[in-house]
Amino acid sequence: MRRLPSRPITATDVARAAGVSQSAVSRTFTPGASVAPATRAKVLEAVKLLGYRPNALARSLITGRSRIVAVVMAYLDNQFYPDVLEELSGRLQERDHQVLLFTAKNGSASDPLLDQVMRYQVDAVVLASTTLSSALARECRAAGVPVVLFNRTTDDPDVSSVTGDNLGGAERIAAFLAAGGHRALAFMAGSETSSTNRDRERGFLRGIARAGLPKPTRVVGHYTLAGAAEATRALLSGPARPDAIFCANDHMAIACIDVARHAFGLRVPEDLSVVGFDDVGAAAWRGYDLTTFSQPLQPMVEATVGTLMDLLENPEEPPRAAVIKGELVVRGSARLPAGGFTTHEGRRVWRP
Amino acid sequence: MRRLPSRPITATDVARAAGVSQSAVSRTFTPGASVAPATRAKVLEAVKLLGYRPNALARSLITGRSRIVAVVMAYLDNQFYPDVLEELSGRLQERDHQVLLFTAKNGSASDPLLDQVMRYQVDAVVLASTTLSSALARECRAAGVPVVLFNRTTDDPDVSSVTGDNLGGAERIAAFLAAGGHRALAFMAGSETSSTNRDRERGFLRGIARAGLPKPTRVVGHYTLAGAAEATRALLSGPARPDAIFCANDHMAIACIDVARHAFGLRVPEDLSVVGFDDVGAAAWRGYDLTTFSQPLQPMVEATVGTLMDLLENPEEPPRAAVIKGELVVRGSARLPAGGFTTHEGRRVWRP
DNA sequence: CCAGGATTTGCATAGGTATGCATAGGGCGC
DNA sequence: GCGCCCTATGCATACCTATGCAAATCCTGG
Repeated sequence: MRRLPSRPITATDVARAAGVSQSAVSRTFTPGASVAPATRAKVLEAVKLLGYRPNALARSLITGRSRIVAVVMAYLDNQFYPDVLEELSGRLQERDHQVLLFTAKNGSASDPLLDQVMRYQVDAVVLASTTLSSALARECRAAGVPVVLFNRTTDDPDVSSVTGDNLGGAERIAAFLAAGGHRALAFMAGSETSSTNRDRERGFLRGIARAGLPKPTRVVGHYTLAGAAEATRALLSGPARPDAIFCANDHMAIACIDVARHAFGLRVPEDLSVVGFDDVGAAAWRGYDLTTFSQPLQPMVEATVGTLMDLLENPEEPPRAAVIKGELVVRGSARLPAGGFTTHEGRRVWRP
Repeated sequence: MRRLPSRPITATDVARAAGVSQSAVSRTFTPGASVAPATRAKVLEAVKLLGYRPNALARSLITGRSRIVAVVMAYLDNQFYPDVLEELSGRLQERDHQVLLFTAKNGSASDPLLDQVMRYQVDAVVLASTTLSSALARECRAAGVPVVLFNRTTDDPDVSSVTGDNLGGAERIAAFLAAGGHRALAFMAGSETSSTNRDRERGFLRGIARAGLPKPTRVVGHYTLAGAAEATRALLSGPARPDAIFCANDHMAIACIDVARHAFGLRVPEDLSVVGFDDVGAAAWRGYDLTTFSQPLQPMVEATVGTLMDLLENPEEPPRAAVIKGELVVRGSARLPAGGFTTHEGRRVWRP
């Protein structure tokens, strides 16, 4: 019963079976095209009979739209990204677009990758990798392909981006830690070349200055678990042990807590407060119960898809730099200030 | 300086610039084609000058190969899957193939999804979703598209699959718990329709029978955090509290530990042992330190890609059902037997 | 019953590349 | 120096669908 797929069924086959022209078949699958209901019915019957499916590639060749969006990602072990991916893919599928996924090895050159992206005639590109050189963005734009940077910005004011409130969030974290009575703060940087890290550090420093606290100790965790663990060890072995660490993302904060607890026997938050950024799923796990500034997934993805669709309609659209507000979600990994708590969407949050 | 993308550069443009025919350009990009080095050089120069990139879609139209592999996934919040995705995508990119990602909402019908998959003329499909109906697999095969089931099997002996050692692993877990002196075992099922769950349950029961222990209590966690939390509450509130729970995957085991510790004040493993399956990254986090049976990612993905490539070369290839062996990775979430420990790739493992 | 407008239909072509075939060119041996 | 063979090249066509245009059909109102 293993019937060989003799030859793929084409629109011409369907046309012959339905006794109409190939054009009629095409129009049946083109929304808004002019087809008589009777013809349409005949066509659909033949389609069902033969198991025909339009060839999206051939269609793209003519229309110049592939309905494919390239998504470039790295760090998929940081839960934030798969969550973004799932949401993004879902939203795009809803709008009849597909996701062509490119995973960038962390240190790898982006050139061959860009080549592949361009060859597939993607309609747009979402760059959701903090590390990739912004050359990629520039080249895409040069080729006339709309680009949206996700969770990342670049100096080029001509490229659209969607980010969380890195500056404001980090500043609020500083205020929160100051209000909680911490005096010796530390900052664990992620990847030093990333814009998220730059903004979060800048915001944190600004908040610290405002609170009149001394400059924080600084270590680098490279946005990886291993890097964060090592950075934590360095920090806690040093002469001036901090009483609070702000890690540039949740992923690192988790490693930080693990090391503090199990390698140094510290209690969190009694001996050491740890705060993260992103509010990934694991931050709510009771084993970590992480206080963190949220990057609201759905609004961020909606802004991305919205920008994308607008750019597809009109490539001349001026670029947007959307900054999606978040909240400081208070859990149990940092000592609490006396007041300032509110409830937001069922979670306890803090505002200065 | 915003140069409008006047018109995409085609091979004909390059040919004109290089003073050769369009065929020569095409052959320059076709490995093994007959082109004189001098011609090739002229072409490449023009290519660079104009910024030409071959149109992969047009190429696919002729060759009948798109070099696109559809990957259908769900449950991206279970860390196992993004890890698989990253590895799979990397391996396929190495072999010049691209990943078209389809995320299946957990309960959704697979038909419109299948339609999209087929329209894009993908060369092959990887089904990595425990929930999706096997109708999808059947239909793909009917259309002559190679399918590999990942972490899942089906009754149809004609479709290839790659899984971990669900039966053997679960059986070993039972033996491990028995050797550790547990007497009242419980099993937390995942999605009851999935083959992984079926096999893990079957293996667990077999191991229990072999050890001469009574049948385990059974709850269902649906492979979700919320489901697992509720199942754990039901289990621990019940009359006969178990002294060990085998959760059908790590994702659920984590929720289980959280509830046991924080809602019931139990100590893990002193009051309750918890064992998972998969050995995801989070299992090694010190906050959970989960004992679990590993599904080795790289071998599984390699087997998948290997099968895929072979099927692409020869669609008549007989189907394979690869079962990748794993190890019982011993950490701190379950009471330990007296002996049976070994070291395997730097991790402590247990063999009966 | 007819004219005229609106709607539907088919024809032909385009979109960018790969490839079979025939031809042109080059090198080598005798 | 000639012939032969092998390599390199160009021409023409095919892949499958969408769409402008002209022709055909239908419907409506007078």
